[in-house]
Amino acid sequence: MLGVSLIPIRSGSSSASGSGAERSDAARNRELLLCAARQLVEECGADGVTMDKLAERAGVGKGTVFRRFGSRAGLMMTLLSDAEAEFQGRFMFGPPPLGPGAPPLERLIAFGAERIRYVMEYGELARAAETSLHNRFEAPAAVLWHRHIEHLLRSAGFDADPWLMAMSLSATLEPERLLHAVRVQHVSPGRLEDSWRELVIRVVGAAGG
Amino acid sequence: MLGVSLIPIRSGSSSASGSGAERSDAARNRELLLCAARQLVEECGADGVTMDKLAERAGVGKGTVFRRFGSRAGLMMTLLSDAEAEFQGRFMFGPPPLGPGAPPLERLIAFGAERIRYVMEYGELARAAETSLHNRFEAPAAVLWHRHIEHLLRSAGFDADPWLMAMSLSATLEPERLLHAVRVQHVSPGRLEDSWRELVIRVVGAAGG
DNA sequence: ATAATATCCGGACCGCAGTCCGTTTAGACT
DNA sequence: AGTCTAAACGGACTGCGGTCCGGATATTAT
Repeated sequence: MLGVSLIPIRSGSSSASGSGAERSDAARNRELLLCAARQLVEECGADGVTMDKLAERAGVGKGTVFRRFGSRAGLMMTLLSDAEAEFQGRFMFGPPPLGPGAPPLERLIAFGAERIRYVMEYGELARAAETSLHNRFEAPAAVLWHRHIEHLLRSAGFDADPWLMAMSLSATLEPERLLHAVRVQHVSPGRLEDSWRELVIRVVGAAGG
Repeated sequence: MLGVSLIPIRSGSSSASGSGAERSDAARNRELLLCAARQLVEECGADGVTMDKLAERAGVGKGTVFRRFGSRAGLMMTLLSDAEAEFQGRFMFGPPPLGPGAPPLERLIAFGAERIRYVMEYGELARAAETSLHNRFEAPAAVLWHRHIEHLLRSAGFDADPWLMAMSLSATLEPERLLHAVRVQHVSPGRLEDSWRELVIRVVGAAGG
């Protein structure tokens, strides 16, 4: 059942953090920063956003930016959190074939297809959110995808180390690789989806159940 | 036949570059730099080697370091070139099951196993050689592996987009991921090899030939 | 030997992510 | 209002990869 509450990603605007609420100036600055960040992403692209530019645009000090988001990757995760949460909701609770109800193989195929579309839309942000060795595999979102794929593999009767196989399948769907394939090597997203389907069919198809 | 001459990686000490030979001071500095770099890798680990430290240790200016190697990634590639060339020689011309002579599936399995061992030994360098978006997928070595896997897939009768499937398989073998699995998640290399074998068996096993 | 020149050298310089710490201020309590 | 304190602020600072260009030097032609 995957005892995971939805969206462990990052707080967008909620408070209620144990002891006291957030100070008002902090809240105001966070809004200023998020607003400025979205502007900058639109103007310069995700890769063109620097923490200095962001601080200046928002009219706050650089230290404030890092206290809010911890790192550049953290900022990018925050910017992604809405889209990410929506995606998570769809594959965990949404309608088939992505959500529960469809056979595991169908869900795996749909998961890859949706993920590819997601990367085509938010890939730059997602890639920027994955810098810093630490967050790349341990980020809540990445862990959740991994578990989801592993779960689907098990459900499909895959009995040989589903954990590692989920790792391999995740690797195929990494933003960096997908973006490079599409933007540099001119592979169409449709072709990516076809190859993903072929891959998962073969991986689970040969299984016992 | 893959019309590729061996080792397009980086010159270790050869000259013969079109016009004139290398100036003697340049050659001397390159040796100083390589020697210092190997020392530093041993002392600080690949991740601990900075270009400033290297320049100071070798007793040359920072500019010289960058003229020699182009970038930090280039330096790491150069440090890897011997091991890399040896590996390439083995899977292209060496004895079966890695080299030609064995059935394609056997060669694929052996390739993954060898690659895993390679990463266990040189993983830090390999990872450091893969920074900078550009070199990650376009580096000669990466292209060669990709082509090799694609070739083996075709030979094994895989008929559905071998190019992209080779990309997926390559993704599984990336140093970053493998190192993380082993060092952080305590997966044994043997388990990685088993999962790789399972993966390629299923991928080519379901094929026509 | 000497002059000419293409190459190489060095380190000051830049932009960036991330840290540190003295200063300011919001919010609660009196 | 006044005081007190924990939290937030800001921007100078560090370390890094990478660039630039005036000066030094090996090589070649004479």
